[in-house]
Amino acid sequence: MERNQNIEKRILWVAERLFLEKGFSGTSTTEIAKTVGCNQALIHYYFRTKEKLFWDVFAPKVEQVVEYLDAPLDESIDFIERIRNVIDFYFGILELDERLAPFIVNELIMNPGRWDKFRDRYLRNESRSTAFNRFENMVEEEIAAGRIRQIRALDLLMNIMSLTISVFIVAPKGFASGECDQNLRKTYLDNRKEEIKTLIVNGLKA
Amino acid sequence: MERNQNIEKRILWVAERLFLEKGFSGTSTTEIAKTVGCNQALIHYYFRTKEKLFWDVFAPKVEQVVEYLDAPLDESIDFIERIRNVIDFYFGILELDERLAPFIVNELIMNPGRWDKFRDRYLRNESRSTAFNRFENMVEEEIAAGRIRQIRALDLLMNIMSLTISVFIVAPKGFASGECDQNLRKTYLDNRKEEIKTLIVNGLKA
DNA sequence: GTCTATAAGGAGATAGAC
DNA sequence: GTCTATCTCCTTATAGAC
Repeated sequence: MERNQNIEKRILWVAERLFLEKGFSGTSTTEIAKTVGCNQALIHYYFRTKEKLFWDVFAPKVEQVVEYLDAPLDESIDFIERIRNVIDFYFGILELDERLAPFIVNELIMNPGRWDKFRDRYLRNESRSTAFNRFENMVEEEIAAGRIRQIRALDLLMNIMSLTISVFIVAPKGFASGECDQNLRKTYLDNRKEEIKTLIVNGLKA
Repeated sequence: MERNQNIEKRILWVAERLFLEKGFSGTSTTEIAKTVGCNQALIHYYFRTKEKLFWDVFAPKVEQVVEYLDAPLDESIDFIERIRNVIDFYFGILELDERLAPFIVNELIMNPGRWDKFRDRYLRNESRSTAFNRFENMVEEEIAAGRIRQIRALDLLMNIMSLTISVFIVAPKGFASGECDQNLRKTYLDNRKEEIKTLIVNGLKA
């Protein structure tokens, strides 16, 4: 972070880091101000409320993920390969910042008001519908051709997302106290990714 | 709840309900007291701190789940049937109180201190080791006999738990605003359970 | 055992000087 | 645009009367 960026951007930058690390309710505007190096009133001058600051931080991250969602559905390759790519993509996004999955689950899924706002903003819009409809058509085509078993597209997506997100929820915790080795962690992530691909692909067989 | 139970039990009872509904940090000792019908100082008289009250509420629930863990591994039935039973059991536990899964994820997985305490108390003890070792032996036996594909027991368990817990994390939210119909909800849960069984069993094929 | 009163410390938000 | 000062509210926890 550049010390002489404008303060508004520095607040956003610091807030993102602290929200990701300690959650929304675990982060005070006072702490954000102290970390930025300004006073607490300035946070409210720029963003009026803490909740609005949250969305100003959060929205760009969501929109970035939504953008990516269309990419792995490249129709020039085999369907099963596309599914593998979807898994790679989700892993890629969550691996870029490993605090993202716990953050999303904690702040969005757990808070009814936020989830409602999130759904109305990002799950109802056309870009999601088109991406999901494309995906749904692909799945139905494969079923009709007898290349995969009967399954609803939403179930397939839920399976992939549940398995992937869980990896990153559990990852930071470890099953033993001392177990924070980076190599162990990387091995764990890679193993889980391969296992999930195997499970999903194997589980689709007719 | 009986109005003239002793107050200590009433506090536990109310605290459990409020913690499950609104989370630990979303529930104040003042609110617990008000709901119980006593004053806030009494909470501290009986439980000293809010954190200790949390564990007094939480520990029995965990211990109840740990007890159940051994039951579905009945060796007199087919391995695949045992796996189906494990899934039924996890669903059963989480369906008994649908606030349990979000609560566990939120309070335990998200809070490093609590997770450490939880792991040291419940994941390190002998009862878990024996149950898991039994499970691991079963899996290795099936692999050796060529009846299922190569897979680590821990991965199989992670797959089952990830998929199951996610169902209850997403369930209370819904994908549409008005969608809180109990029938829709039950259908959703049953569909997911069947899909998860199909996925896990299909995904185990050699 | 149960109460009132209060300490001691946060929090988010706002008014107004500069 | 940035600051200091402060308001208001709420939290957990404790002291001490009854």
